[in-house]
Amino acid sequence: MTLSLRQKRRQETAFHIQRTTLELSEDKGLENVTTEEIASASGVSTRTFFNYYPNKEAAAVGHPPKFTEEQKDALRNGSGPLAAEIKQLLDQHIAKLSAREDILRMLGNILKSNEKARGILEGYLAEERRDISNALFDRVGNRQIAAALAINVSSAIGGAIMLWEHEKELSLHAALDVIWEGTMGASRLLASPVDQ
Amino acid sequence: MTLSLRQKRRQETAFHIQRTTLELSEDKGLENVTTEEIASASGVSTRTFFNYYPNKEAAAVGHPPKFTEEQKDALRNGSGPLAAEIKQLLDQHIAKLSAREDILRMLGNILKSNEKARGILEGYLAEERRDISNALFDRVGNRQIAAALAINVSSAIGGAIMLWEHEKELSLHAALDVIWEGTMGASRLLASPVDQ
DNA sequence: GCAAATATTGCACACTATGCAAGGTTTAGT
DNA sequence: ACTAAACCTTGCATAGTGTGCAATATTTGC
Repeated sequence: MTLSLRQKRRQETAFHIQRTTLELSEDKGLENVTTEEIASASGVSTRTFFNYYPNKEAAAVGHPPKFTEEQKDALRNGSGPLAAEIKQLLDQHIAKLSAREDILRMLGNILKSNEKARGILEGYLAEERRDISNALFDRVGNRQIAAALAINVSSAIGGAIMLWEHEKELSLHAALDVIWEGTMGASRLLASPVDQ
Repeated sequence: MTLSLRQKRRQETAFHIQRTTLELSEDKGLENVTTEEIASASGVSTRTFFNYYPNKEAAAVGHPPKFTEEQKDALRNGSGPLAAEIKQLLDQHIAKLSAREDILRMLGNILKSNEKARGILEGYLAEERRDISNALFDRVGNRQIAAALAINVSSAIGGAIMLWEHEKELSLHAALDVIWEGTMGASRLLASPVDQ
């Protein structure tokens, strides 16, 4: 994972463009910002902008953090209670997201109204779910159960972000705890033979 | 829910345009079909096309079936085991979808590659989840648990469709059964104190 | 049968996104 | 340092998307 100078600079520019895109959209909304505005505010030509991102919305979404191989291995090879290990994975992921709360907040606004941006993010999340689902399959030995668990993982993250955006006094971590409680509660309700 | 002649005709045209859009995309892919092609193949002007749908992708997605008020009320007021009632709701919904298997199949292909279409569908699903979540909240009295259950409902439908597209010999109903088994298995795993 | 309501259309226009080719910059090897 | 290869940036041309507006056509209720 060592990057050449060239690659490093490219990554920085990509980041810079994302920031600029989000900042420009903050008041006007992404729809009312032209790619030309974003490009020149970022100090590149319009043509170069499209060299970094295939479209405006992709620039806004950027490249969300992924689960690392270590995290997936931990899930694969763990031996403790599954729920606890999943929660740990979620905590780690939320910690990564916390480092970029400003971006998260600006992006949240865009996702509410922009269908294309939502679709792009959904694509990343689907990939994430596939990853987690594969790791969990190695652990639990059943494809459908692994897939259902993966959905709980990725929607807990989404849920935590949404709750955090909504409730100003909650930290991302606290929001995750609340959401996870809900996930566990739902599981108990579904698993239990009687309606509680 | 009685429609005037005008409204009925409008609805039919909207349907017709969706069909045409999907059929034209079937070989070339939606990206390589122009709105002008779709419009003239549908027998309307380009301008009128945009009068029915805000964009190509929305025309492809159309207006997916929603849960009815009766279904939501049944969920709200039911008294049997929750899992069984949710499963019944899912069966009813899948029955509706089965009536349009051709559309479902064509749409599935588009969703794989088209981000905007995915975002639009995701928007409908989010609305659906909100609806179900509200109904379930009235039943279980806890917002987060209701939300987590709603996620299981809407992703079971999505999962069933994906499985059905993948496994030619499965009917939609059968696919749902398989997915639902996975959902229940995941719940038991999460709820149980020991790793099975 | 007629006025009001609603639909369709053409046209102009601003914006998105891509291919291509010219020119500039970085890199690695000598 | 020098140079060739690799890589980046840019401008320009162009096809396509989507909207506002105003004219025209059609449907509806009375």
